[in-house]
Amino acid sequence: MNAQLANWDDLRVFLAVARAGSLSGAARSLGVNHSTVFRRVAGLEETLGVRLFDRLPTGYALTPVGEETLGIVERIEDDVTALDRTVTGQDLRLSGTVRITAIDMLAFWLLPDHLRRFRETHSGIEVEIVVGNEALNLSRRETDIALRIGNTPPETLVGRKVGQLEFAIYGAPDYCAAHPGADLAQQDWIGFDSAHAPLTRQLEKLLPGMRPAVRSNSVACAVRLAKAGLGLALLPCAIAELKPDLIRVAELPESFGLDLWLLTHEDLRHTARIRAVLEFLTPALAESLKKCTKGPEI
Amino acid sequence: MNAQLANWDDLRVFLAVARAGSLSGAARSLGVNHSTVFRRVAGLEETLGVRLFDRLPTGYALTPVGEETLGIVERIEDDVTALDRTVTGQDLRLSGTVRITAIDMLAFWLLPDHLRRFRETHSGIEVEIVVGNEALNLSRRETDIALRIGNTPPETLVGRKVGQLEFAIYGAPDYCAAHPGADLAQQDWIGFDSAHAPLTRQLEKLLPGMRPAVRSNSVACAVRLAKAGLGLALLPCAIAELKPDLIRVAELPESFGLDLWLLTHEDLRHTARIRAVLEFLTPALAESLKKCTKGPEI
DNA sequence: AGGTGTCCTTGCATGAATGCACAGCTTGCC
DNA sequence: GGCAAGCTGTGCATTCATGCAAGGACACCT
Repeated sequence: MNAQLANWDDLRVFLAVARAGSLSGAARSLGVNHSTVFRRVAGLEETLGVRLFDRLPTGYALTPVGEETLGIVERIEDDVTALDRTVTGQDLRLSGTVRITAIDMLAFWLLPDHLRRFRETHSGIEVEIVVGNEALNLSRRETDIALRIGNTPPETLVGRKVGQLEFAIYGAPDYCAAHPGADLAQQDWIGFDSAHAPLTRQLEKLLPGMRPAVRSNSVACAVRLAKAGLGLALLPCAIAELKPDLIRVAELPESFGLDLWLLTHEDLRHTARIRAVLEFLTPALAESLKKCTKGPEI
Repeated sequence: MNAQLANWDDLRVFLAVARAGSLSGAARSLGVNHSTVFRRVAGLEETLGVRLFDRLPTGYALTPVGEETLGIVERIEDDVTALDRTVTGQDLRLSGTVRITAIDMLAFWLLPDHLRRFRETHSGIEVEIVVGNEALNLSRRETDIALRIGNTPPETLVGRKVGQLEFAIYGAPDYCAAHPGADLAQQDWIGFDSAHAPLTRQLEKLLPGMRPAVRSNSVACAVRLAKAGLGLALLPCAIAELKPDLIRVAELPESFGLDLWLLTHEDLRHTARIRAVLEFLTPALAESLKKCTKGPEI
């Protein structure tokens, strides 16, 4: 057996420091004390007999041999992650943790009630909601399930379209009273950033050249901004209709909706607890979205 | 960060058990207590949520998911070994351990005196001699330096031919007195196994169809067998000439010698301590082999 | 110049990992 | 059938890795 490197786990610590650029940052990402990281890195350098990092006042920077090491350790990490997916995919226990990621809007308003009901029948499964407006990486197991809007999923992800989110224009009652008139181009608007490109494009199409008074990467934040009277916003009916302090200002000239997908990684689809969550949420979300559509149908 | 597998080093323990086929065997190869291995494997299976091994009375056998895991972990081990070679190759310290492997004959009689002198000038470097009659793998860092007879080295190994071992036929004085006569075919012979194919082939060529009375994988053992009077043996002059209780029986019809190589891995050639050992031994062995040739030169 | 925040490094106490010793089971040999 | 050897599994004592707390250094801002 290899006598030189007797603890492969030191490489995991090395990787964290390389990525964080500091002991403290690595400690935070690893969930350990910074003094532990200090000793682990020092021990690894002693064992290998080389300096992996230069010590700077602002943190740790990779040396050239550290750069070479990083390249190899990233391959190791890829293998560890693949292993993790492979064996987790065969985990038949209906217990443990399932991590779901969704943008804040969906996480706040679509998931909690469903997950409460899910827990009634699967008390052994803990669900962790990861709220984020950046797409987490399922291949790296940053999350187990993703609730995503918009595009068709990447090839390695599997799942179903659980429904469609219809969008309409909403504003606060006070704002609308103070800004009567049907000319949308004369109104103030709440916009989005590049993380919500479909919404941004739709607004641009609706009102060419319109410049929003305020923008956000968070749809939940946009809802709040609208409620605060900063302007009109293009919001999903399923969420906005739940808000008595938001009123639908106008229909879009043509119907605009985005697909909502429930996704996991190909290797995890057979993991019992992940499968259980997917099988519960798919019909539940579909039912929710069916009820919450724009306006009464004739 | 990967929350599922928080200790990569458990994979190193898994690998040892997979290869040894038992907790006890893995404990021996890892140099830890078997109860430690027991707990590490149990912990890994708990973390991953799968059974990696079937428990048998005779040891541990891989389950199907264990087989899949083994495939991935072997890739990880290859990366760890490559990393080890890469960084060890840049280790500039003249301290630490250098491992040399050689067959027993060479290890016993060629290395000790040279290494004693080496230590006089490099007291910080510890040398470990790994005696074995199987070729250890330098790519996997089972050894740092190999002293090898015979073939030109594989492409990834670098080193020099330090000399040539001349061979001649030797026997014990008592045996020779009791078996006078020049007909070698009538003599008893001590042979070798497939680990010493060049010697076996040479004997076969010398005496076609000859079947040795006894065979061994160890040249050192063959020397002892010859001294014990079990027959004649084809032995290297550099070693046999040192033995007053072996006499040279006859010259070979044509000179027969094998090259002796001092080799290391391409990635390790710049490791300071390995380089120091090579630079000392190369001329020292060459000098030794120059002195020990068959018979006095005219 | 002083205050704040971030960083690294180290000594000491604590808890987790490990080794030790033991027990039990199975297999193979005589 | 008895014995030896190999194996797994567990309780308790020991060792070592880790966290805590403290100190020092540096950069940035006022």
